[in-house]
Amino acid sequence: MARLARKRINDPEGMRKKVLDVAEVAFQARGYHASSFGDLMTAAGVSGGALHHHFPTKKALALAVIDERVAAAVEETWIAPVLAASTAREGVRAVFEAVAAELEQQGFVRGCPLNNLAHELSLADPDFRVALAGIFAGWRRAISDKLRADQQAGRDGGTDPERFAALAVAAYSGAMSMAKTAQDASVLRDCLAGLELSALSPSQGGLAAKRRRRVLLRPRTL
Amino acid sequence: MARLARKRINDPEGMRKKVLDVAEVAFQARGYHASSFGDLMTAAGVSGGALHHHFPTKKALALAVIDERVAAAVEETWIAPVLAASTAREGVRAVFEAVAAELEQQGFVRGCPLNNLAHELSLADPDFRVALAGIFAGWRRAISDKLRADQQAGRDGGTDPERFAALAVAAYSGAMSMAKTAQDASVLRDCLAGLELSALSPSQGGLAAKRRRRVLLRPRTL
DNA sequence: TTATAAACAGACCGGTTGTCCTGTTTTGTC
DNA sequence: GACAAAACAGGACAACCGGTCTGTTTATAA
Repeated sequence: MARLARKRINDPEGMRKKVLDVAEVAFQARGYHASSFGDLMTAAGVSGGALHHHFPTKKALALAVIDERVAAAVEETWIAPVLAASTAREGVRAVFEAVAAELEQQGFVRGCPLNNLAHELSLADPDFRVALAGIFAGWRRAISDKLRADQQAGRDGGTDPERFAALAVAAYSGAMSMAKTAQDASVLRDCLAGLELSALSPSQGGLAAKRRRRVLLRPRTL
Repeated sequence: MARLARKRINDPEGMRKKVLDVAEVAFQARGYHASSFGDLMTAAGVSGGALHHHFPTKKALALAVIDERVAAAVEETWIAPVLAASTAREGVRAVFEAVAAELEQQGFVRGCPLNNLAHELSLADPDFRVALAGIFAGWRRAISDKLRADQQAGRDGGTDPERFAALAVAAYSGAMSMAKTAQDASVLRDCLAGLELSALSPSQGGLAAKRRRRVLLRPRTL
């Protein structure tokens, strides 16, 4: 009976972040078309008016997710680790290993955020397409630049940097597609092993011998 | 004035095929969720009753497309050519080349049918997932079996067949993802070149020297 | 022919979607 | 405090979705 009416506090940045958080996971788990505004509203605990105030259309929300979250995810899980590694090849290897280990631990493969949205949206709208293509391009360029620097420092053979970068990104994307479909991350390690054969440098690849059939558990609902 | 009322002829197989034709291209171009029953009805010139008679639910239609069309597409464009090639490596190379050439000629990249549907549907429904995973598995096995046969005939070095198959499929899938997003098929050739470096066999790879930046034109509407 | 089922046509419905709109509250500025 | 703009709430709405329903036409078989 007593008027418990909480005082409302305007927190535009926090609310915007909350919406982006929810949209990011929803778009990755269920996809763009399968995630409704209503779903996002209830999941984020946000009213329709607030949502519409920050993101007037669903497309604007998706573009924000792509520009601010997907790009950041690629930067965090790929570009930064590769740049921090001793060589480009070692960086690629480390990321493959890290992602495979993480997927096996969490027991569920949600797929690559960039790849997931790229498939659903790149043909649907030119704005989506160019935004996603830019992330792909930056990803590849980070790897090729690093490899070129390695070569100038005499740390790598004569591999074509652009080709190696393209293959690394493609192999990762494709492996994640298969891992998501099979719900089995082992294909990531298979691809990494195949990728390391193309390394003409001597040692560095002693590990990764036996490994087979590690099927993931605990799919549980999305 | 004259009753032009055409005699109706029942052609269940033809009508079913017509619906599958339309659904196949619609699901690949716009995706599953973005393709409505109404779209398919008008595109195929089929009444709602007829559509529902052959495919009681949208899920049933999608499963039919996957089982009958997507699997056939993988068989036709990948498995058969690889089996017909002299070696597994040569078959993989030939398919990459053929697809790249075809995409460049038609000037538009629609993506891999299997990969497109796999991303949108494999997390949405277990039935979809297992159907798609089975196609991926058959694809990979065809390549690995062929490579194993090559090795027993002394036509290839000691590459692990499963790893090579996984890498080939992953590289192709990922390259098609990037090609679709960038609307540029040249990444397919980059990946192929990177893939051929892992061939320890002597000659066979003299070509594929220069090649750069062949951006596709004529995107036109879907 | 007659019966029987399959093949097809088209209207219909409840639920959902994305968006908009009108109000109310908070915040910043003078 | 006065006032304007931003931040938020919540309902309304038309369009559309997938599915169902009833009815008619065609093929099949006895």
